[in-house]
Amino acid sequence: MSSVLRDILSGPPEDAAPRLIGAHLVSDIGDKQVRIRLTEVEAYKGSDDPASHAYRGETIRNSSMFKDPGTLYVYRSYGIHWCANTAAGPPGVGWGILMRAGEIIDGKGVVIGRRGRRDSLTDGPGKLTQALGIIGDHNGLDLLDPASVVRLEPGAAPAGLVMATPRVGISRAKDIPWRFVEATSVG
DNA sequence: AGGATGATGGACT
DNA sequence: GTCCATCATCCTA
Repeated sequence: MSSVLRDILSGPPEDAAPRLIGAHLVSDIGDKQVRIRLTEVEAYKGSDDPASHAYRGETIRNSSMFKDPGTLYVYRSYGIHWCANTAAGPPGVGWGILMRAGEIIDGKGVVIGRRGRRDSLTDGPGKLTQALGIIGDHNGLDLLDPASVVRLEPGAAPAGLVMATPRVGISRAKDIPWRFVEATSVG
């Protein structure tokens, strides 16, 4: 049995990332379900990528990225937010995909409660994890396990094209176009 | 609409 | 001590 997502995530992150657009990131946390359709992701390629947390090799912090594809890597960003990646590629390489933004398919009321506002709910990596209730405790779980409290599921393919642009918020390898965004509307 | 800034913790030099 | 794969808020226009 091999899932579509497992096949996608088995490859290099710059190939897998655009194919993750449209997939669903689902959480069952605190007795509530939230389902978000991914619209923005970024690829990070381990030791080949100066912008990657895994650039200098495996550490306690980034070890989830070195595990099987589909392993959830959660890290604290700027001391305040949590950000979520999925490991990609074969174990040991430290490749990953940062899940940055999406649209709420189900559980919007839950998200409004968690975010404490009604707008700008899931348009950034820190916001996305807060919307889903993902925290550091969830680091290392298997996103491809249907029984996992946080998981990836296949979703509708992108309506439009997927655009590749430079990644956001990094200071090195700024020129590599490994940010992938669904081109939703014209313009 | 867009630029500046403070919050805040862990990894790294 | 410095650097962040960020966000919300507070300015100026």
